[in-house]
Amino acid sequence: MTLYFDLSQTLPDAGPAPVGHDVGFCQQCEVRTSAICAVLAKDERAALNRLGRRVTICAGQTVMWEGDDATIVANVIQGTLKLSASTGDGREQIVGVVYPSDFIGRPFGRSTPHRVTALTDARLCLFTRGAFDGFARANPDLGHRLLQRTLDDLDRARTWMLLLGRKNAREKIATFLLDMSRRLATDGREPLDSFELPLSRQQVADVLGLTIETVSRQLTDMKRAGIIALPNRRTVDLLDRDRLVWCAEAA
Amino acid sequence: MTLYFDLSQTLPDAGPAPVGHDVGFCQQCEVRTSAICAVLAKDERAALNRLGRRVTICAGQTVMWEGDDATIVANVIQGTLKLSASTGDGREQIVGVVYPSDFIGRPFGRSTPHRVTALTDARLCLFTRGAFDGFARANPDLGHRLLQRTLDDLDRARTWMLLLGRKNAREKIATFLLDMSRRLATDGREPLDSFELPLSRQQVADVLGLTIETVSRQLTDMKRAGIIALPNRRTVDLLDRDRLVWCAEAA
DNA sequence: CGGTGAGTTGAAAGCAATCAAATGGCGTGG
DNA sequence: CCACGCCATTTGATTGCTTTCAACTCACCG
Repeated sequence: MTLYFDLSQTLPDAGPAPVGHDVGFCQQCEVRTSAICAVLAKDERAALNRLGRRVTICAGQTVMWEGDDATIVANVIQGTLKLSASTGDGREQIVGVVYPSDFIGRPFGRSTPHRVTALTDARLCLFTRGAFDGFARANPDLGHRLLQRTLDDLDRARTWMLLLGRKNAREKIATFLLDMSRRLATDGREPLDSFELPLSRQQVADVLGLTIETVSRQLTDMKRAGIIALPNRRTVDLLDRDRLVWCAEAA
Repeated sequence: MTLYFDLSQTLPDAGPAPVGHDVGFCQQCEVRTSAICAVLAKDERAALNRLGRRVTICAGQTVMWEGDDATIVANVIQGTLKLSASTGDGREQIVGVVYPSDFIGRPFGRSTPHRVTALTDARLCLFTRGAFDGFARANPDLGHRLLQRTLDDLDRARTWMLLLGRKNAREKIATFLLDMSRRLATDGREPLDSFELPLSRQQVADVLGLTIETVSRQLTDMKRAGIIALPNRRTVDLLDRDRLVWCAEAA
């Protein structure tokens, strides 16, 4: 099997090389119940496993470039990544943030529309697009699960368009914090009242269509107002969720 | 079959009531080669036809409201519709514009995420969600076509996020005009150099995250610069596509 | 203990929003 | 056929939010 992925990019200290074709892989996979593979029967999963390969990547590494031939797709097993688009002169917009069990890449298409970059060290379950496409066509359940996920992504993207087009800086920051508190709640389903941002200030700005200075100022204002606390650069405590919700809609 | 659609909303002068279950319907359908139904075999299409119903709606009518129980989905046969989201205090963002052969509604989900409103008089091929969902699950090809369409929509939405978050008014208008010249080219594949906007100035503003005054000013400026001509309120002629492309990226 | 880079704060500028008024196309009714 | 009113759009003046440019703070690390 040819791997369309530059393994020189993987973590040097990633431990032993991925075992690759070991069928046991999926049985212990952290995201086996939540990724799209969850719908597969045991033997189907084994077949898919034979097509895939686990890779570990470092924070900051780009996995796919926009405009690339779409040669790979992947499930996120661990870590956080961003999808981004940019203008010719370098302005950047983050168009999506993906978490464990999310799916990345553009199946059934010629080229990858957006850049995919790791925000933290991450582990992916990687497939060549051709192999994945074939498997998905042959397994309607998998295709259906992918459809549901894509529909959800589309809803989320469109909801974010309202934020980008019509909300002011205060509302953007408040909405963003509430969204993070929900998205980062992996297990308990309860939105978190304290969490660690996987994003730098600049990246928050790139998600919200703002500048880093505006993000910083808004966060400071909210801190002064007692709505949030910022114990360190990456941690956010939501002290007054009600007021934050109010900020998010009617700043 | 129960119809979850208020037929009192349909055009009073829509002519004879829809024939509904006539199998011949699909054979002459204007979008039979481009809508998602195109992948179906003749007998499958007949089966789907039995589930659907054609309706005609007037410009300005809303077909689905955000937050509604998702009870219907539809193919657009004729006309243009908008998908929109809005804040509590009434600011609106158009998150999508749909044309003939596009699919609307939220299959496989509880509730409709966005409002769908006709921009022009329009004809839809309407299904109850439950019936459509069942049919799509039983016909993987249809599901796959829907997946491809949804993936395309997602790519387009994310590309638009770059515009909303990072482009200035001039770039937004230029990008919008170029996009329209491509999307409105129904047959010839060639982008049009003259076209009729299906949107009012306010609606253009709602697509771009601007105010109506800013839209008007930018169009006037471009007219003065000889880049476009505006023979009447709805018509746009692209006089200098090269310069427009330049505006779109580096205003 | 200085160096580095992320983040914060301050001052000023700029772009789009807001408020307000004028224009112009179009249909109705005289 | 023309006058009128309505409404979408344009144009003008001003405001103000976010950006820009610049300096400073702070945590972390050799």
